[in-house]
Amino acid sequence: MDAHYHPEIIEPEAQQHWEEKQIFRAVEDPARPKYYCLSMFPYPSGKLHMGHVRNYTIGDVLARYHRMKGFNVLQPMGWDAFGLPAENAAIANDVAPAGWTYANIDYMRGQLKRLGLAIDWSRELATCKPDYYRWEQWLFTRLFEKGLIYKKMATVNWDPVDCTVLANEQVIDGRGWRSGALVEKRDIPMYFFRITSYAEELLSELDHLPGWPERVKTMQRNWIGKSFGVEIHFPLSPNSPQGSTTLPSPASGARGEFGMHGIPPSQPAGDASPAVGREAGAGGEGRIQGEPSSQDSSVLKVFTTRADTLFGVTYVAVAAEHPLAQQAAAGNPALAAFINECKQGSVAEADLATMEKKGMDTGLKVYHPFTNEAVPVFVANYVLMGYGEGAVMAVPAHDERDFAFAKKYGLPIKAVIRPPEGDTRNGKGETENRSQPDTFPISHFPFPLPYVEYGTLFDSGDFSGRTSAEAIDAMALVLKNLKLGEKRTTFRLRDWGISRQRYWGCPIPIIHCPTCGDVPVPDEQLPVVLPEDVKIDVGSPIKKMPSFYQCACPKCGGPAERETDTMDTFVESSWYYARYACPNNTTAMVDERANYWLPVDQYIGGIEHAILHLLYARFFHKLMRDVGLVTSNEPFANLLTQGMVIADTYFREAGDGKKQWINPADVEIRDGVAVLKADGQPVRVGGTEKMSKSKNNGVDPQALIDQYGADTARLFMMFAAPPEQSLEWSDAGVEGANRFLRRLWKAVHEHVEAGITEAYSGGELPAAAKDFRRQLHQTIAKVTDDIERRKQFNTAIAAIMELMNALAKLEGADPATRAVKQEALEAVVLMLSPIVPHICRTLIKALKPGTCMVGSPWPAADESALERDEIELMLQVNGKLRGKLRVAADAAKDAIEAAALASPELQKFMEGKPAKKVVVVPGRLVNVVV
RNA sequence: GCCCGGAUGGUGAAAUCGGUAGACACAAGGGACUUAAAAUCCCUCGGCCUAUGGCCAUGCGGGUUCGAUUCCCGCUCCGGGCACCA
Repeated sequence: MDAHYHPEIIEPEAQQHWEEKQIFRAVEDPARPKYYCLSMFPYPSGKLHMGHVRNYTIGDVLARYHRMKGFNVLQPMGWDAFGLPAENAAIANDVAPAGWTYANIDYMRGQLKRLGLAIDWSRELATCKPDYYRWEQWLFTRLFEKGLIYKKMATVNWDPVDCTVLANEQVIDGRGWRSGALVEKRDIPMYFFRITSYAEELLSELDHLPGWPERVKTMQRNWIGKSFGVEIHFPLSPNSPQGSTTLPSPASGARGEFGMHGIPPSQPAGDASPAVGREAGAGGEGRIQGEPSSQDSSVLKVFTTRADTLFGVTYVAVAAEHPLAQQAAAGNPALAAFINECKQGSVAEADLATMEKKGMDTGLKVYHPFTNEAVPVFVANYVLMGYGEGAVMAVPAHDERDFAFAKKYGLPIKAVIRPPEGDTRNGKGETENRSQPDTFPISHFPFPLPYVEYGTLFDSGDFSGRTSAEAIDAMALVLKNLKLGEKRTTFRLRDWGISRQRYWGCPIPIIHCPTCGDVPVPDEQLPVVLPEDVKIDVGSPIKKMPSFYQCACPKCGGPAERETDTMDTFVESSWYYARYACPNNTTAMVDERANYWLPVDQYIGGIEHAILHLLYARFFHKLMRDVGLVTSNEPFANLLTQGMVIADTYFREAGDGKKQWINPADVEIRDGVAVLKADGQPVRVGGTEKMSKSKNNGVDPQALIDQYGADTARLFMMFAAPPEQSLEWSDAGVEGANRFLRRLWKAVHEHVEAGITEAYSGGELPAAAKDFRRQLHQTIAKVTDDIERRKQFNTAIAAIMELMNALAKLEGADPATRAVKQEALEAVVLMLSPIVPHICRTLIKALKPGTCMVGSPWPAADESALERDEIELMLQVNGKLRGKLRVAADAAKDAIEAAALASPELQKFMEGKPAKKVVVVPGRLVNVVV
């Protein structure tokens, strides 16, 4: 073998061998246990970044490890190819999104292949190809017919200058990123997937996913947000224009009653629910049927989880889009102006939640359902139309947000809950009100407000003296008898709006017929193909392309128009894992091969997908199950969420205040100042964020691979930090990873030059060789556990490095010692082969000619080599380390205690005082308390 | 703002179930080899002090425990998500 390590020679050789012999082609084989190892597929943004290298190396290590463990492994790869960046690139570079995307795919495929991943490339798919998305359209039509897809109004970011809908990402400080115009909220019709029908199952099934990280399950539980509460009706006061059922017309730009949606009742999966979507009236300009409106204009409905605070209500607040607010605004220009103001800004919840809480009195009053007191109705910008009833009862004494709002607008604060007897905890919040003169009407109470915990009721009529829990039950009962409310369970989860007014996505397979309404495209007319040869400027080209949208109604044959919106790209990524099982099927979405491979045994991807992608994919799996395509309940048995690879962001501000993001590779630090390498002028430093196209802070691994090879890049990424931890990018340490591989090569080379031998298999060993062999088998056990159970590769690598350091120090050229060295080198090379496969392929062939690395079994730890005669215990006095003690491995507890007490170290630090207590932890330590 | 994480030497990190804090590396400094450089090898490497010993130290402040990086309570800062980035 060559005396020097030359990755530039051995890596292409190995990759060519794997590709020619189709080593990683996966074939269904019911006789072997299968292992479906899936890494989240990339968006083809142009180049790989370090986050991809991390993600795909983790997946590759697990795939290769399981192959060595005898599993039938499937590791596929594909492209999440639809999406917004392609349209942006198309405008910027005057190219078609399709061409840009395909070019990126070709380049990135090359980069992935250069990493030496054990992928079955014959299953590669791209979601922008009709042979993929036609099945998405097919499923859409099935779901539409089942009523699991419906149409309703939804609010979007509207750029009034460019006249386009903006993604949340494209709204920066309330302005459109390109035009700089103030963004407005606008209501447009959209198709929705009825994910709320599956809310209960999506929640409860989380309890049956032991292979998922707890934090991801917690996030999903909170996102679904099941809460038990009470719906309460506040009758409108006669002064209010009640009885008037005339609501503002949708044409005014306001959200009409069809936009109102209560929380749809949970439906059991598979239940043929009424096909609401099909009831949609005439297409085009016609009326949009939304959720059945439960709005009764003589009462204001609110939902609350804290009905126990009902007697503390001092106002109610409604969303700006609430019909009551619209009604009141009709004769109140100031209110109308305020509601208009609420229409400004983005629809992103993060923006809504952080903006200044503002409100205005509508002049309307509602009656308190128990006291009949008149309560003012406010419009408040913090009340969301999309959640609950779009109205809340406000209890300033027991809610932080209401408290702040009441103080701001001088509204009364009435406390009705006190801490339970014996509870010494303070309420959260401000205490200064008790010593300072009240600036607002506030009743007297001996604890700080707002008090937001549960407690005991007072000043609450017949309910006074009850606990919160009792009161909620009792009040719900009384309200029900009064027909003014009842207990209800709600979910925070909202239905999934999937319409996008964009070009580069999967066309929604619906035809709008003036006579028949919304008609799904029949199977034989699928796929609805997205034209690829287009020019992009402002707006979607297919909306201006009669050849695309003009069509005949499949039902009546009359002239009709095709839907020109496309689907959310999350739809494609919700089922690709199933399509990998049978990517070449031209007659069905998935076939029986999916049931062989599914569920995915190990799914690996960034923690940023903890909620949306993973929840949508779980939802889609259940949809596919309920149309009979798959038999499992969940798509991903085990989930590994890798931490983000983050990097500094740099930018310059253009004249119009827009930020130009600069890649970290083009920036250097001179005298503590970040400057652009090209012109030496300073750039501004943004935050440290996940590598992304939008912030242009992705670090391309290409230079690293070109300089050191794929194995060094892989080893370095795996050694840098455990997978779940976020990782601030720095190439410090790459040199060390490369150095280790050179040392490994050299160690094998020297051993091989001295003559290969049979690996040790028994017989007497010199003491040093015996000790080394114990370390070898401890290392095998540790590395196996680290990879299989802990999925932590940095410590596995560290253990192997330690072993190699020990091997370098192992003297002796006698046959027994050389046999142990042979055993150790073979084991090390095999253990490293999932991480650095190219070098290991060459090394194992040198150590054991004729060996096929990919087919080699994983080394097994020899239990008998692990045995020890003596162990070392730590000696502590009062918990402080004072000495060490060597004892026989099988020493009894009391013998250890006696030996410890007799040791000079303990004698010294006990200072002659008697031991009050002696704690003996076998195999660990002895702690003496004096 | 809300939900979920994280914080340990100059740096990346380790300590797996509450039991030796800093494994393994990187960087730095010193030395060997060399005409020289690279490469390689060896040594030092948390802080402080009255230094073969001792004290302090795992973001900050409390608590539980014989013993806390690990568990609990309250903060600070950083990262991820917040439904149209993917």
